[in-house]
Amino acid sequence: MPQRRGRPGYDQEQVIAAAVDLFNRHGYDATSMGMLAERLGISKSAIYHHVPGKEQLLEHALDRALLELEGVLTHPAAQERSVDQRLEYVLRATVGVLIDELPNVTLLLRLRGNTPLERRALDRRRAFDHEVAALVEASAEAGALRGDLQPRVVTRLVFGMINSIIEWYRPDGPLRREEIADSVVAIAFDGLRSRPA
Amino acid sequence: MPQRRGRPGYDQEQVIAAAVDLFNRHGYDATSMGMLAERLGISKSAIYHHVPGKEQLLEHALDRALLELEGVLTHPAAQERSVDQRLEYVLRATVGVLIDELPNVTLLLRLRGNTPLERRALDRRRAFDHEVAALVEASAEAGALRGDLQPRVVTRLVFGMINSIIEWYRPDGPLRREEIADSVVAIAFDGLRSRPA
DNA sequence: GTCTATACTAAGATAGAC
DNA sequence: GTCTATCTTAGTATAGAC
Repeated sequence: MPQRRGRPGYDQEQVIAAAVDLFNRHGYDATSMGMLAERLGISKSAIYHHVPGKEQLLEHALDRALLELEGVLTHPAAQERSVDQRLEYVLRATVGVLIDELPNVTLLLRLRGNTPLERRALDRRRAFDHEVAALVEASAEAGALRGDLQPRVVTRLVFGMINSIIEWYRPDGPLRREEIADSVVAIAFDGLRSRPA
Repeated sequence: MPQRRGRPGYDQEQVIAAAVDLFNRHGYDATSMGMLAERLGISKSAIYHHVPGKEQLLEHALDRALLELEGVLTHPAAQERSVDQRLEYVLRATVGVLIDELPNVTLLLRLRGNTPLERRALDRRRAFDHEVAALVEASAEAGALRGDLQPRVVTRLVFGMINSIIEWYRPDGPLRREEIADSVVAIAFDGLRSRPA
């Protein structure tokens, strides 16, 4: 990586990274190519040298996020062990993906489905959700989960808890991946109440 | 309410309700006054007879949502009882507000802070969050919560779980307010694990 | 209470020079 | 790889008639 002088000379990855950051700060629709140009210190039209258009910036980030999430379910550990161990693995691994791919996953979780591209991404996300719900259902049937809660509601609340991480996790903050995953698993399986050993 | 004939003849409340619905479907920025006009079956300019502009449509909804949330903390039940009863009350009441004010709260929880109006609303929301975090902290100090979790992380995860309700609750669905509040309280305090009585 | 017509602004994107 | 200049479209909002 030789030191550059003069003009910035961005490559595609840098342009995309800056765009994703702005999309997350202001929302996709509220982010203009002018804002991105200003952030990079180049003109609007220079951006079109690197990417075909605004939508491809979004597409790249969503595809990355979805590939990582889908990888959680295809990972060997999500298939081999007992059903409740699988569930714990999927919870922990999903937390890991959220944290490692924070900007990309954040974009995914905020989609509204306004365009065909967004709707395709939401379809893939729904497929992930359905597989997870099936896993919770299997755990319930195997007797690993208490019987007074509906598996579908449980799935939504627990993954709502996990997904909320994107709202407050900061990579430069004091919390590490494992601490957060431990807290999620602790609350999800055993709750907050202090109880005698 | 006499039957109207001919032109729709909307009042301000109806215009705002339609706008909030569209804002939630497509996002505030992605919703144009043209879309709102089309939805109402009137022209764009007719909307300006009812409201000063697009931003006031948002303002009305945010103010309503914040007043209801703030009401949870000023309600007598949130102040009188023991500290862990207060916490359970606040969880249940917050679920209630989310469900009763679903469209308005949804808008609030999706804000990005792009304008002074949005930033003022986010400030009020943060004040609510801080009061809740203090309540969780007080519960922990009183020994009501297990000691191996950080109160701040607990607060964020539990309210992340509650806030996720806006992503999937449908008023015409099979679940009632109390069922959801029960599930939230059950998971938050006791977790999913099946355990011998 | 709603209309048509229009002013004004900003957006995404392209052409061609350097 | 970036620039200036420009095109096209779409947005919020206003003026004034009905």
